[in-house]
Amino acid sequence: MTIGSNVESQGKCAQCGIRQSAFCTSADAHVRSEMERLSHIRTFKAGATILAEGEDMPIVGNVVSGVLRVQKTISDGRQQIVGLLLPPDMFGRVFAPLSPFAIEAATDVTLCCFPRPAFEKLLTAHRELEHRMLLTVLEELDAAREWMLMLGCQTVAERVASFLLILHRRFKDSCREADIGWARMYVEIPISRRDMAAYLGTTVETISRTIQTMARKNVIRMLDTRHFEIVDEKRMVKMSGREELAISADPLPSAMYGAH
Amino acid sequence: MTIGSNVESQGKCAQCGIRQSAFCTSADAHVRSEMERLSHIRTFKAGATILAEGEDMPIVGNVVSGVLRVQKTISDGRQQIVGLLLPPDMFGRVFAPLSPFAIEAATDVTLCCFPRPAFEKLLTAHRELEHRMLLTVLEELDAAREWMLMLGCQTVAERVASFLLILHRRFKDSCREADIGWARMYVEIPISRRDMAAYLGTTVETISRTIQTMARKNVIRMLDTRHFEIVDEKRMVKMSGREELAISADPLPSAMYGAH
DNA sequence: GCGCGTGTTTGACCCGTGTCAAGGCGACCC
DNA sequence: GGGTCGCCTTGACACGGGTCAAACACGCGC
Repeated sequence: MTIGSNVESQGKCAQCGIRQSAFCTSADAHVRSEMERLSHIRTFKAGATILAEGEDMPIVGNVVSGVLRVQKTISDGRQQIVGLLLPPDMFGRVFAPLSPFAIEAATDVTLCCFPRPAFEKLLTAHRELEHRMLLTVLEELDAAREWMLMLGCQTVAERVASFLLILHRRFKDSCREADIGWARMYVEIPISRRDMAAYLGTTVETISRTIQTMARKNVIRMLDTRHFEIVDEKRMVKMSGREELAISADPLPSAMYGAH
Repeated sequence: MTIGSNVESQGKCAQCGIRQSAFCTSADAHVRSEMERLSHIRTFKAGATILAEGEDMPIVGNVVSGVLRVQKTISDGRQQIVGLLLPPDMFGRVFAPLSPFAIEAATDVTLCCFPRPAFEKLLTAHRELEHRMLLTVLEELDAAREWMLMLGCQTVAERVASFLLILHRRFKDSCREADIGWARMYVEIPISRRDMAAYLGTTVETISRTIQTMARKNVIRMLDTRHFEIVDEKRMVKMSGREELAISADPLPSAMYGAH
């Protein structure tokens, strides 16, 4: 711990936008200052590869801003995004020598990085961190399985509707009270059509057609290619085929955030 | 610990078929005897519901024999299997009040069950158990993501071929040395066509057609509806679109067992 | 033996979505 | 300004695989 530094008021963590919600929050002050010492902030341009598929994996960490995609490409070039990481999600894979999936920047990103071996030592040294990690991974597992359900037995239209509702929910939750009025019906898609297609297991053309059809039916209104207003929530939920995604419903099981 | 009992030689664990490979193996003798005290063996007929979707989840445990399916059904009846559990996999979800997925017996099964709260106390009391659990869940996450890749961007024929290769691999690994010769090309499908369809995100009709076509092309030979011989491994691997599934390849990353 | 139920296979048809090709729109550079 | 490059949209067409219907195979009870 750096003498004279105060994590709460001075260190790089002090200005961190995700400090209220990130993984590190669960640690006590002493551990947090150790984490601060280990961490370094890095930025990547959209499209940059943070960790390549099947390669050594020197770092893990948190998304501070922007979006990462977790993906795999098969030999003939087809690729599937198996997870989107938004702030304050964690990226990387602890306790494995190689990353089975590539991690790339879907937008410009800011990451809070830890050397993986040091981070693993930290988990080992502090039970409560490892426990929190277990809970996190369990939620990611639930989320991945929810996504399997969508990929395996829902139509593209249902997947798009679900995706928009989940994004909306996640955006709304991150808003301050004052913004709720506006946020109530607003959705921002933080990624390209290409990434949407790779995430939803379809093609850009089909994504585009599906969205345009939803707009023509006045279920959504397009502000631009990445910004929408949900005009008819009821029909939107019906289209998704998942009543539990209703905007006014009870808090979603964390798995349904789906973006992990 | 029961006085006079010896876990190694007398207790119910002594005859357990999965004791060399199950989760509990990682514990030391003292913890194992505590686990033995907490556990109870239960059997269920094929089709029985072990844990219903969205309901309270009183137990967790290991599959001793048979196959469990982890699944979710959406309102209109479509359902997706998001995981198959074979011995010695664990079932149930720790540290969550409700199960987001149903767990049902795909065949007659024998389970080694623990009351969930007691099992969680055990994890909390014994670091090495919780650590092992974290590793297990991380592998399941990798497996779920591998499956997302298959569901999202491979054809049904590719999925069927991958599934058979993975089953074969898993079966072969569980064989004793002496059986290897025969096991080299043998596959048993432990579940019905209906479950295969729900797992691979398709229909029984398409599953059936795909398998018959593979047999007609002499890639596999059908002994009966659930037993096959892989005749042309090369083409089988090519059909799967995943070179890493080759039978003679290096050990699969655990994620590829896919059945967790 | 027979009838019945369940699981699997096969055929015919057609719809959703992938493929291929072209065009629009905005951003950036020379 | 014009040209080029990504990204998104739109259209025409083809095909994989879903749906519906029927036949078959096997096990079980009577």
